[in-house]
Formats: sequence, C-alpha cells, structure tokens
Amino acid sequence: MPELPEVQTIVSDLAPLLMGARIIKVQVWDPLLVRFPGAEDFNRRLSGGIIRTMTRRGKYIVVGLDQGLTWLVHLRMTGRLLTKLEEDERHLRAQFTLDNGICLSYCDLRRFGDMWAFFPGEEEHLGGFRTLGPEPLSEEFSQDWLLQAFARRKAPVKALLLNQSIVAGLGNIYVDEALFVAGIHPGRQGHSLTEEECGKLAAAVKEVIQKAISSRGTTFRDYRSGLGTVGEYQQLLQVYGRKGEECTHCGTLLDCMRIGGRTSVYCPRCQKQK
DNA sequence: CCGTAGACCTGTGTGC
DNA sequence: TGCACACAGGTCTACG
Repeated sequence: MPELPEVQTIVSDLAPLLMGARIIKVQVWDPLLVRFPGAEDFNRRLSGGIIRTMTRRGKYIVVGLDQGLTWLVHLRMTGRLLTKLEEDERHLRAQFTLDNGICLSYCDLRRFGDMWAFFPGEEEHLGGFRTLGPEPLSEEFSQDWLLQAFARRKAPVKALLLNQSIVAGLGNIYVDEALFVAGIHPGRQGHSLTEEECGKLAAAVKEVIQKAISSRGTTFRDYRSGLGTVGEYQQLLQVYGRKGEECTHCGTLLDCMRIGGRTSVYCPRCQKQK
C-alpha cells in the first residue's frame, strides 16, 4: 500500500511520539509478521529497548534502539502502524506498549507486512533492504543514474522504475504519475530512452515525490498516517486511478495497459510509444 | 544476469 | 441475492 511519501508521513508523525520511549511489552499474534529472528527472539530483543531514532529508507521504516539493534518494518500493501485503533479494527496483528502511555498497534488486512530485529552483521537476513537503490530525492538519483541503469535493459521503463534496486521507494501510483509528467510511455524499453528523456524522468520523479510528501501522501483506499489521518495527494493525481477520464493536458481519454502484472494508466497522446 | 508469470493473503467491487 | 472473477499504494521465487 504505502509508497515513499506515505511511509515518510508515518515516520514524521510517529518519530516525535516514540523518541526516547522504552518498549515495555511486545505482543505478536500473526506468525507471518516476523521475518527475523524467530518470534521469541524478536520479542526478547525489542522488549525493554529504548527507541533512539526513527527514519525511512525506501519503503522501510527503520527504528534504532541501543546496542546497535535495529527494528525494521515494511508495510507492503495494507500494513498500518497506528497510535489509535479504529473501533471495529479486525486486522490487529501486533502491539508494542511503551512506557510513555502510547501503545503502537500494527494492523494489516492482507498480512503481507514484515518486521525484523537485527544487529550489525546479520544483514544477510534482510532481503531487499540490502539492495535498495538511491533515494529519489538524493543527488545520486539523476539523469546519469537512470541512463546507466536503463542501458541495455529491454524491460519496460515502468517495470524498471518499480525495481527498488534502481530507485528506492517508488510504487505503482508515483511511477505512473512521474511517467505522465515526463511525457514517457510506460511500455518504452529502458534502453530506448534518450539522455534528455532520462533527465526529464529523474526531474519528474523528484517533483512528484516532493509534492506527495508535502501532501502527506495519497489515500486511495487503505492508507492512513501514524495518526490515522488520510493523505491529500489523491486530489492531485493526473493518471493513476483515472482510466477513461480526460487527460488534464490535452483532453484525450486516458488508457491503461498491464505491465509487470500492474495496471498502468497513461495518456496515449502525451505519452507516445514511438 | 535478465524478464515475466505466479505466489503470498484478505477484502471489495463488478457483472451475470 | 448469490456466485465467480478481477483487482488492490508490494515484493519474492521459480523458470525459460
């Protein structure tokens, strides 16, 4: 569910509330949730720990505790970290009770979400976290970066932008929005993009992500911030979820195609296949 | 290594 | 109303 802007909003909301708090109780009810170490060790490692830092990397939430312990959280499609529960919450999977009166609840309809508690040297257990590409708002993510990442790649540019080792944090919404802003068809093969197009695309990704963070993310269905609020970027979406509606630039009806198993909405006139 | 389909899970919306 | 099927802000894995 959440992409970079949504995860950033959650972290920005929760960090001031959790900083310096001690975890006094860990309860995990869903056996699918903890990826590393085992359920018992996970509880033991986090229990009694004091939260020192809370940051974001790609779509991961990174919580730093003492002795080099890191608590890593990925919300996947429908995960939520909340300080207040809805009255009829049916998908509570775990709770973390803090010594400052806050109880952090983890809810997840589809149960795809993952958590890890690891020390330095245990990185081999972290899956995709180890191979994340640059942050889209970093200097490293640029025209030149895309040019080399797309070289000799035959996959559609849409699939390459969803690849977290090329750029970290983009998902289906913001890739479609960025490709529209850059005027590039989602089905174009990576290697076919010119230097100029890579420059436009890098700039479009930065613009879309920056605006989405300012808008506290997009709530299309499930997403809620750490405080339970919805985002506002859905009002600014130009293509995602708008198949069959008019393009905001030229009025042509937006079309859609399936790429890498994901729906891609685009304007057939503003984003030519060439 | 690269690229794509299927799997993981639960729920909602749509069409017959 | 009931049922089947497609689809959902994400990755992994298996296979050609």
